[in-house]
Amino acid sequence: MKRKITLKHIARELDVSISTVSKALKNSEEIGQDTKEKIQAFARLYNYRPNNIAISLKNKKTKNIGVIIPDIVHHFFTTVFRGIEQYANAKGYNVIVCVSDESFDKEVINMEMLANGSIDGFIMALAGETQLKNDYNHLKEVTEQGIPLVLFDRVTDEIHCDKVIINDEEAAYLAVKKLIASGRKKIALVTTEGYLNVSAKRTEGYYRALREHGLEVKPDLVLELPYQKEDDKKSEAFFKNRSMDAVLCVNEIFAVKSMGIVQRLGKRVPEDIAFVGFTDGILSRLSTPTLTSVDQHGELMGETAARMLIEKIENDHDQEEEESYETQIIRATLVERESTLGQV
Amino acid sequence: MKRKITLKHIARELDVSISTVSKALKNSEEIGQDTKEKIQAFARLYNYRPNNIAISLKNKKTKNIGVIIPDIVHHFFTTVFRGIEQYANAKGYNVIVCVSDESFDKEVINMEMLANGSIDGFIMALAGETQLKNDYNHLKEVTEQGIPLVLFDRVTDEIHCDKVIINDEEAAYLAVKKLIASGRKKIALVTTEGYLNVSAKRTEGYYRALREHGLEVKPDLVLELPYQKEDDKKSEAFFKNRSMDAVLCVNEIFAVKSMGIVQRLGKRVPEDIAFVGFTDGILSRLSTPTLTSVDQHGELMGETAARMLIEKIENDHDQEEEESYETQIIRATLVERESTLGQV
DNA sequence: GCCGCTTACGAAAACGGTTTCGTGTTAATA
DNA sequence: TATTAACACGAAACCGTTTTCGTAAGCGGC
Repeated sequence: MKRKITLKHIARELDVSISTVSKALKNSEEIGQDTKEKIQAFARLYNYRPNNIAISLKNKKTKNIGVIIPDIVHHFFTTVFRGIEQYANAKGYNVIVCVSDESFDKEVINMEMLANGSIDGFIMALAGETQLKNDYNHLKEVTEQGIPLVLFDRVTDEIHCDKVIINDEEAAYLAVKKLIASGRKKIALVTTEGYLNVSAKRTEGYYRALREHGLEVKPDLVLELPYQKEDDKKSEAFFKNRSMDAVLCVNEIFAVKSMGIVQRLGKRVPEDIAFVGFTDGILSRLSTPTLTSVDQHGELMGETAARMLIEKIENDHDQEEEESYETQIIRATLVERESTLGQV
Repeated sequence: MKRKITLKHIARELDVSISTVSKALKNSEEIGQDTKEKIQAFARLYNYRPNNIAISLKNKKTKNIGVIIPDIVHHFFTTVFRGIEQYANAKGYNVIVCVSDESFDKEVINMEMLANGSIDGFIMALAGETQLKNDYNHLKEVTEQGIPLVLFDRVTDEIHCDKVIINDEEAAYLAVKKLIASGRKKIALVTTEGYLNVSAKRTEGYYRALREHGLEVKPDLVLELPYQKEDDKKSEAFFKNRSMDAVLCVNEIFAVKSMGIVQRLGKRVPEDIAFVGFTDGILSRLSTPTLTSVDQHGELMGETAARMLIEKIENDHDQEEEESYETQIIRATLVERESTLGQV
């Protein structure tokens, strides 16, 4: 087992000082040509690589960014992560991921762990529990220490920092508008229970579209489901006892499940009921019928977040209280497929 | 902006030495009770946290583990990652993820970046290109440096290290056996093109099951698809021109797509054709009909890999050439759903 | 032979901790 | 009162780099 070689080893072996080795390997003008060649050859021979940790300590830069997301087994977050990872990697950064699992405590613990020097900045989407508690002290502490932070998707107004979001309200509005334009009149909504503000935004868009087109807003056409638990009986009862000709769902899982349920109830999609989901993932592409879905452009979101973060990190030298934060809005787009085909 | 406080600051402020502060914060017996209390109070007041980087440098332990996977937007890898992350986090480790994107070069670059002190050990699944090239020098270098490595799922015999795999051959064998037992006789296989050895193993199991049950092995009932690109025409031609009563697919995407195709061709699933997939993910649960699938227990795999790695990391002190490596086999299980319902 | 300049390198501090060892002070003991 | 052990703390090395600054050697010019 050949252990990692250090500057000190090289220095001792070639009978020069550590500083000389360091400079020689950086091809410094200070060092004589022959000495440089000797040292470089030796370093190459023994495959010398500088120790990242030591460099981090010296520079006070880790070239790591911390990503904290509520869930990784979830298509949207996964694509965002991919965007982050790609951009970060291209810029020479590594990514440390922590999963909060929607838990406030885990979010706090993970942030504290990473904030003590492990990373140069954070990218995160808030845990559901955090949004529910409305407690953002852990974020405040981090930003007060001068650690750059970018929030995406699940954001809050309480914290001043860069943000990347999609136009949730408008996207839902446009989706419903499209349904109305194709002749649908009784449009239902399947959303999550309360606390997630992205769902709330989408719900607002749904209401606005109905109002602006003179359609009655019927609360009993709105189904609220628990966020990640299944509640098939509730859904079945909902679809069995109501009449509707279209459904907007705040994610693709709800949409595909709902389609399955109404199909089993003997209704045809899209002929009897049209469906639109959010999160244009693999489910949307492979369901039968294929699902019309709002593409949130997760990868672009991730890339944007990473770009904003790295920008902040690398400009930190002359920041000194300028404090200007930006909110980037990614425009969602509707991907039309079979589930909304045809005019009624 | 309040900067992070260090031992030096505390020492200067309280007019004691750095060593005293360090010891006091560890509640060392060496330090007098009142001094300790004073220092601890001060540290608490200013929210002192030791700098992870400095500690890493001193201990030569980073408490980070590096995970390199071919793809993150892929249900199986995502669940494995989740298992890793959970276990690692519980043990106080953070996880740095790099995505190789099936590229040999990216895999090499990522490993080299992380191997220079950033992590205490690796968990990885080989990139497709790496398996194709059959070049594992980057892995050899890492293990020769004494960095613990655990391979999962996509492994190689060329490297001696801990491994976690599933019984791919047997799982496919059992799945096909079950199809045969339910009366299916003309069983097709949808697999990936050549180089992925997990697909190869599954293919072997498929063949063995046919042979052992006296069924003819027909090469033209085997469809090879490119790994991640779509080739719908090829699939359609395959299913249109052949007669079969069951299909084994090496992943759930192939399975759900294939089901869609045969359904559009007017065949019923499972009445006319039964389907079994690999990777029991969200697609299997939500497709119509729901898909019988081989659950690879990704989370358990991840947890197992993380356990093995951390064990090696933390026992490194007395290792000195004992070099015993283990291969854990996770037993896959068949989750039966609608797509294989009924006896023919 | 002296001055000053360039060249080529080394010493040392610094990053932020941990840890070993040494030492001054006090109190107990002979 | 002299000896010694316990106590409480500080100095310094160390982890592996980078970087500033100092300086010895060599050389040209006078």
